[in-house]
This record gives sequence, structure tokens and C-alpha cells, in this order.
Amino acid sequence: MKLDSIDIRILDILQQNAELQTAEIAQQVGLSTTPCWRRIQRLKEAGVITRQVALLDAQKVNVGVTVFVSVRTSTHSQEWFESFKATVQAIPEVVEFYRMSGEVDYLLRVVVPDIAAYDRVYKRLIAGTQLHDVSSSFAMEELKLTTALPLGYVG
Amino acid sequence: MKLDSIDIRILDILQQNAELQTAEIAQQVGLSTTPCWRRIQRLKEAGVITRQVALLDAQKVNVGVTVFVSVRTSTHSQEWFESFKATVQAIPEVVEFYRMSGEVDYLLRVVVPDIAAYDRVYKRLIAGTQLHDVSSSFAMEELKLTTALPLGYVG
DNA sequence: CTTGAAAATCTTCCACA
DNA sequence: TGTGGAAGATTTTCAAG
Repeated sequence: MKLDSIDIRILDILQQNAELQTAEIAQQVGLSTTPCWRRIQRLKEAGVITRQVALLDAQKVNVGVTVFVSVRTSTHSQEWFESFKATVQAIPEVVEFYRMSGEVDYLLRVVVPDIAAYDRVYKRLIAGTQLHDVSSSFAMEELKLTTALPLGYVG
Repeated sequence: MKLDSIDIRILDILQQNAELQTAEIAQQVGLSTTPCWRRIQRLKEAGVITRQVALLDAQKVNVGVTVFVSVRTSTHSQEWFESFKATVQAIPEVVEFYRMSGEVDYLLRVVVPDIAAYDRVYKRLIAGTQLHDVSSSFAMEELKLTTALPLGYVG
């Protein structure tokens, strides 16, 4: 799908705040509401906008601690991978999970209330699947965390 | 702020999909629309719900490549930190940025279209600030990535 | 908390330039 | 593409049980 500069501005706005009404967005991009509404519709249908969600304050829901977990494994069978993947995906404290290139095989971001809770997640991780090496790093300070993707590479 | 089990179910729903109308959410949690609407309002005012955003398809906006960047530094002055922080926060390709405990001082998640684009971000990172050691790992596969926080620790 | 309903606001779509 | 407006939904507020 082709996106012009107005589409990009609309996406930029919606990535910051999806509660704005169509008329207000239209005004900000210099359109009247109908064509703006049509563009947003098109962006959703094309799957550029995948969904709209509420973001919560991590402190206020008591998961203020972020831990990055690096996993190295020796087993590389498909069967093992499927089982490990399913285990990890089912843990709600794991909010990100990647297969990596380089030294580390997998990288996870885990959010928990405290170290004790992390330890329980850790035990759940290593239970069941053979992991060669698991190393945890704690985030001391969150300097930036955004869901807004950069839009400079579109088109 | 105290959250009961109905609030938690409402948050769970809104974390998945913030487009649902109040009446539908009310039905799902077994309430009529008025009290459900009031709860959502309260959750926003209390700052539990911080905002509502549109999520985009990373492939479709041409930033399908995720890179994790580990930064080690020798300079630890406040002045240096402020300057580094400002530099990094201003780079839109950096979507996450943490100060870490342990071996690595900072960890960044960067999204770009390809390796060449990453190299430009990399150069921008090391320009200006003295970095002792910068190591990049590429994500080969995104196994899980969610904005939904676990709600098992509330209350 | 529930129901029911009124008022204000938005979204959605139509006809037309 | 764009504009303006009509029709239909929704949100938001209120009174009363």
C-alpha cells in the first residue's frame, strides 16, 4: 500500500493518541473529516494500523521492575524449540521474546513487581526445558519506552 | 488506588482492544454500561490507564529489523549522562532505552528497515559521546511482543 | 449497583463539486 | 480528491429504585 505524507502524519498522531476524534485529526492534517476518516479506514483495512490498545502505568499495576533475560542453549532441535516457545509465550510476565543472532540465542524482557517474583518466573523458565545458560540483567532506570515506530522509512 | 477484580478484567480487555464500546465491555464483565463507564473514567483519572494508542505493523512501515544495542561506558559523570540521554532519546529509531545493572551500562532496542539504516543510527549514537564499547545483536525472529502488562500482581 | 432515557457528540455515509 | 450535511450510533449525564 502506498502512503503519502498526509497518511504518515495521521499515523504519527494516532501512534501518540488514538482517542482524538476524526474531526480533530482532520484539522491537524488540513483535511475535512470525511477524507480523513476514509484514510484512517484504509489504513486499518490495509493492516498498517493493526489495533488500538490502552497503555497502563507499570508502577500502578505493580510491575515496575524490568528484567532482560539472555538464554543460550545447546539443544537446537525443532521439537525443543517449539516446546520452549510455547512455554515462554504462555508466561504473561514475558512481554518481549526474540530469537537472536550472535552469542545469545534468545532474549526476553520480563516485567515483575520485585526480585522475588522474578525468581519465580526464572524457575518457571528453566523448568521443563534444558537451558545451557541463562543470564539476567535488571533495568535500573527506564529512559525511553515507546510504542511509536519511526515513520521516516515509509514510502 | 484500589482495584477490584472487575477493574482488572476491564483493564485486561482494554489492553487487548481499546476500540470496544462501553456497552460491550460492560456486558463482558457483567455490569451495565453506566457503572462500567464510571470505572473506566476512574482508571483514567487515577493514571492507571495512561493513554490509548494505535499500534502499527512494523513491516508495513518498513522497520522490520530489530536490533539490541549494549553500551558500556567509562565516563560516568552526570554531565556526560545527561548529554548521552538527550542524544539517544531524540533518535526515533530507538524505541526502548534502559540504564542497566551489571556488565552492560545501557541497553537499547532499535528498529530500522535494514542493516544499512542501522549503521547510520549506530554512527549517530557514537558521534558526540564517548562510548567504551558498543555491541549490537540482531533479532532473527520476533516470538512475542505485547503491550499488555500482566495483571496478576495488582491488589 | 441497576434501569431507562434525554442530551450532546461522533461516526459514518451519501450526494455532489 | 475534496465539501457539507443528514442519519444513525455512542457517549455521557441524570433521576429514581
